[in-house]
Parts: sequence; structure tokens; C-alpha cells
Amino acid sequence: MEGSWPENLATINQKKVINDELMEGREIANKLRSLLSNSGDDSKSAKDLVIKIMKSFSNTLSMLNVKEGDIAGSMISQIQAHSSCLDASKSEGDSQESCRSSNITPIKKDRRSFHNRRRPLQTWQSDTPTLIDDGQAWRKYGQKVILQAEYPRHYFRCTYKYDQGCKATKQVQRIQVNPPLYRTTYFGHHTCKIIHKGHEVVMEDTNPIETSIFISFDSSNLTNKQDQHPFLSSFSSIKDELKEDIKKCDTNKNQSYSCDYFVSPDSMVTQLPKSMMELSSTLESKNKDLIYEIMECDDFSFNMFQI
DNA sequence: CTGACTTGACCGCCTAA
DNA sequence: TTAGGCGGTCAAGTCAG
Repeated sequence: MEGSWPENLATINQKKVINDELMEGREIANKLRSLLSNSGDDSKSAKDLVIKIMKSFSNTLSMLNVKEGDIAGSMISQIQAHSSCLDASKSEGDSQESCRSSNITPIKKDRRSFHNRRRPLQTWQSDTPTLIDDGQAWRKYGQKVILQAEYPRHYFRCTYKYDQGCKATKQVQRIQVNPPLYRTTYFGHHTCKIIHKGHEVVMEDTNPIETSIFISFDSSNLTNKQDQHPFLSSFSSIKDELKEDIKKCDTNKNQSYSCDYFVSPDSMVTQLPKSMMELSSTLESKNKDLIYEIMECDDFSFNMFQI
């Protein structure tokens, strides 16, 4: 990306609006924190505040998403890359590789590796310590060793690519061993009409903006057995090789990783910048039922916007 | 038998010379 | 301008349910 990202936004006025939205979100989050710390039983007020926070974030996201996701996607990638670089500053190896490949570091290398060879589809990334079903039906169509990457990249397309012409694809690549870290990059959005059931979160026919929710699945509450892991057991695209990685990851659950995943309404960028997620870090576990009510997610103990 | 995965081959974009 | 490198995709063979 050329230049810093704010300069790429449409207008200064829009930046002000975004800033205002973020400020409002922070303010509301602070109110919520005060409210919850008083441990009053005013669940209705708390719920209203949560809804306001979500709306504020959604508005911001919709603005970030204004240019086909290109800007937002790049921003998210940069933010993620930056934060992962910061996180990885303690460790060597793969994380450094992922930092090198981002635009954050000024290290000059073959410009070929910076170029996105793909057609300009909407993209967004997710760095997660485990592989979890994202609610879509994926079919693996390739695997390739990438130059200077220690682990191969796995290519997935929508199962209904040919049935319904769905162009969504994703790439999954392990980027770090300890702690395990997988980078999933989504390209395009699902146009298929299939609604997946079971443990998968169905977001069909909902307003993607209004439902943009970042969920953090706390692996400390997961079982050791993969078979009992509903997300993993339903992840039909993963076979032995990746599952081995998952097992290794689960055995490290004592480290209490927080598995950050999107409830991924297509056509939007759902992962929030860290600063935005901070605004919601005040949500206490005692209000998870509140979140359940909003999200209708009943399987995991999770924290919204957890950092 | 059918659907999914594996993997080598191929295609096309991009860079360096 | 072009040859070579590289990432992304295809498709035949294989496997599993």
C-alpha cells in the first residue's frame, strides 16, 4: 500500500466521522464498564449499551469497507501484521517471516513477494492458533510450498463453486509453531445459498453490517479430544495433516489461547483493529448470557472482542 | 459408487536483465 | 523485450466412507 492508510480514505470528513464513531464506542464501553462494575442487575441497560457498541463498530466497519474492501482489507492486514509483529517480537523464525512479508517493515526484498498476484477481490485475514470451522463448506483444491515459508499453503474453494458459481476461496497457512498460529486469508465472499447447520453459525439473511461480530473462542474451555470439538469435527475440509496440527494445538490448551475467529458474514471485513477491540474488553463473563442472546451461539464459552 | 484429497503439471503475472 | 521465478489453479489418480 502506498502511503499511510488514512490518506487513502475518501475524505478527511469521513475520517472525522470514523473517529467520532470510535470515540462514541469507547465512551459507551466505559459506561458499560462502570455499569457492570457496580454489578447492578440492570441487564436491560447493559444490553442497550452492548447493542450501541455493536452498532458503533458496525458503522465504522461499513465505512472502512466502503471501497470494495480493498482499503479496509489492506488496513486490517496491516494492523494484523503489525500487531502480530509486535507479538512476535519475542520469538524468532516464522513470525519474523510473516513480519517481513508485511509492508510494515521497511526491509527491502524482492518486490515480487509484495505483489498480490490475485485479481482484486475483497480479502481479509485471520491469524488463529487453531483451525476452526468458519461455517462455510470448503473444499481443498491445492497445496503448495511457498518460497521462504516453512509450511505449505493450503488452498480451499467453496464446495458450491461449480453448483452455484460461488467464487469464495481461502488460503490457510501455518505461520508459527509455538504457539501454533495459522493464517487464513479469505478471498471474495460467498454467493452460494447453502446454509450450514449444526455448530456453525448461520448468518444467512442478516444484515452483514449489523451482525459483524468478532468472537473470541477461549480454548481453555475446550476438551482435549478432537472428536468432542464440534467446530473441528465439523470442519470437513481438514484432513490428517492439518488435524495433526490441531491436535498439537489442543494439547497446548493450558496456555489458554484465545482463538479469535470471525462470525463471517460475507462481503465485509469483520476483524476489528485492536484499538476497537479494546473498547469491548470490558465485557465481563457474567454477561455472556447477554451475548448469547444477541448472537444465538450456544456452544462455546467465548468473549466478544477479547484481546 | 461418489465425493474429497493429493500432488504433479500447467498457466499467467511479475521482475530482472 | 523476454526469460525465468513464483503463486495460483487444474485435473488425473487415489482414497475413504
